Amino acid sequence: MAVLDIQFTSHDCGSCPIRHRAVCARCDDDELSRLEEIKYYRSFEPGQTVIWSGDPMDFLGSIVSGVATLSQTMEDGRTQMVGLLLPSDFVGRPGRGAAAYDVTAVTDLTMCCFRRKPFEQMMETTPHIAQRLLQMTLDELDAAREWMLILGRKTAREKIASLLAILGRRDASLGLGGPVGDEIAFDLPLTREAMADYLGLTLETVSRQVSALKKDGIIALEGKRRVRVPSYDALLAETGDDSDGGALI
Amino acid sequence: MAVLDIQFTSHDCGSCPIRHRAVCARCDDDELSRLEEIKYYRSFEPGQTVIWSGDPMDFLGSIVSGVATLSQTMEDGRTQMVGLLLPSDFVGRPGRGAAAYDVTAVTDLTMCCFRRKPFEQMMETTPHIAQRLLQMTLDELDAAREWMLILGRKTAREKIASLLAILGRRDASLGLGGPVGDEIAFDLPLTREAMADYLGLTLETVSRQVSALKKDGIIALEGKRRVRVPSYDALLAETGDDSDGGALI
DNA sequence: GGGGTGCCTTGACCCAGATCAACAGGTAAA
DNA sequence: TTTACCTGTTGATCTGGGTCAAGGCACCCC
Repeated sequence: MAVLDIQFTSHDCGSCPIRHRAVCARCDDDELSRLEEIKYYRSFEPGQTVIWSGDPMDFLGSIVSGVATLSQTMEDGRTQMVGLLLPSDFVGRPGRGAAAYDVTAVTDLTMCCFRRKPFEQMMETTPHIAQRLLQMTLDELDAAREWMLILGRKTAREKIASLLAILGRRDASLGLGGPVGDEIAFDLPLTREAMADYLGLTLETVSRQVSALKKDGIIALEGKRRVRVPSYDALLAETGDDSDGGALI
Repeated sequence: MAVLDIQFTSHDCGSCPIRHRAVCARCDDDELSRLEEIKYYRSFEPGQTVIWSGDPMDFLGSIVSGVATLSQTMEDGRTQMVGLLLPSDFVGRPGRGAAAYDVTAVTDLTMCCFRRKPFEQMMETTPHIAQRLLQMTLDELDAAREWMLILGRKTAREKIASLLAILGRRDASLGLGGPVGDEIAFDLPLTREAMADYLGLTLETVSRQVSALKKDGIIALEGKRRVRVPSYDALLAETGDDSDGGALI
């Protein structure tokens, strides 16, 4: 169903799962209560489009739960993912009234949306929000630059290993499927096609390289979507990056 | 000569060529004078390294004139450019004491550097600086995402056309070699190798595709480095992007 | 003048990954 | 139960761009 599920239930920021990681992380109680007045929640189903590139966008928001993608499509249909949005990530650009990219829900998705105009006004007067947004934007820029190296210079096998390492690192940092030794396990939120769009490959190449990593014992699949990595270090060695990719957490 | 040319001459912000585009764009006279106290200029020659990735970095700064690159290198020598820094662009990340990328002068380069600690303190208390830096970072993130599409999904010919279109758009917006009809001309600041590092290609492929665009009349070379584009629209048509890449200026 | 050296071009060949195609499992509707 | 659809796998073949190699031009220094 393409029904917009706008929930006007009053959610309390105090018990929000992304309270301390999202744009509002630095806000005090007073600032939070002002945010509560301009926010609302929306939910999306897997595959549903949140917004199309070019559409007017009257809100900005945070991912509360689930995974979404930011992507660009050329006229002939070639598409490239340019952002992978996880809980606490921010969507939209202050001062811009139209979406610059397609935003699509990959899993069940809940967003906390702020009405654009009042949010922008609040940003002018609330340094805590602008400061946090600057930090988050700098982090995204770093991630984009790591991604550019992947896209421009890595082989297909290295690309897959890099993506798995990124996803594994994230889940490990959230304490899910926590490391036993340096073994980790996590669910792949992406289809083969989405992985291909992320990495600048075709879905066939993704499938082949995943199979190859499995055959070589770097990963094990439990079902199509559950990945077990017996040795995170062995996976890192396949990414082509400097050894010492940093500690797992 | 690898001599660090640190000039303690007092340069006046009022007559600075990037005064209204750099991090300091929104600063008032009082804020500018405080910046003047913590700033100094440095010059670099073409090819000279400004800083290596991982090195401690005790300043942040703006490009005043010239061109520099931000790049990442893998252990086996593959390198990917992840930033092309032009006048008014910002170098360094507040709160980070070490460089994350190699920064290299491509042409003669002048930077306006701020001592890190006092600059970071000033950022806390001066919203004008943080606001401007947020804007600039969001612009860079947009550029990085356009670049990701280029790296991930475009053919070699489209990559070259895209790079030339970006460089041409910039020079046109600065009023250099301004458009006659939709003809533009500009100097290539990059070597073939740097273009290859930008685009995720080899320098041979860059050379071949430049030659092909020349043969097809999309561009004309006057010397190795001067490019004349008889029709900017025809060039845009080669980039693979949606027609209507926007007006020239 | 001769010989570096840096930057660029061009040719010949090769291979990683794209393309085209067939098929397998899962699940959901008819 | 059958049909359809979606996601993923695997095979066969093709090709864009990489790799290796030779040479050209401009400039500088001896």
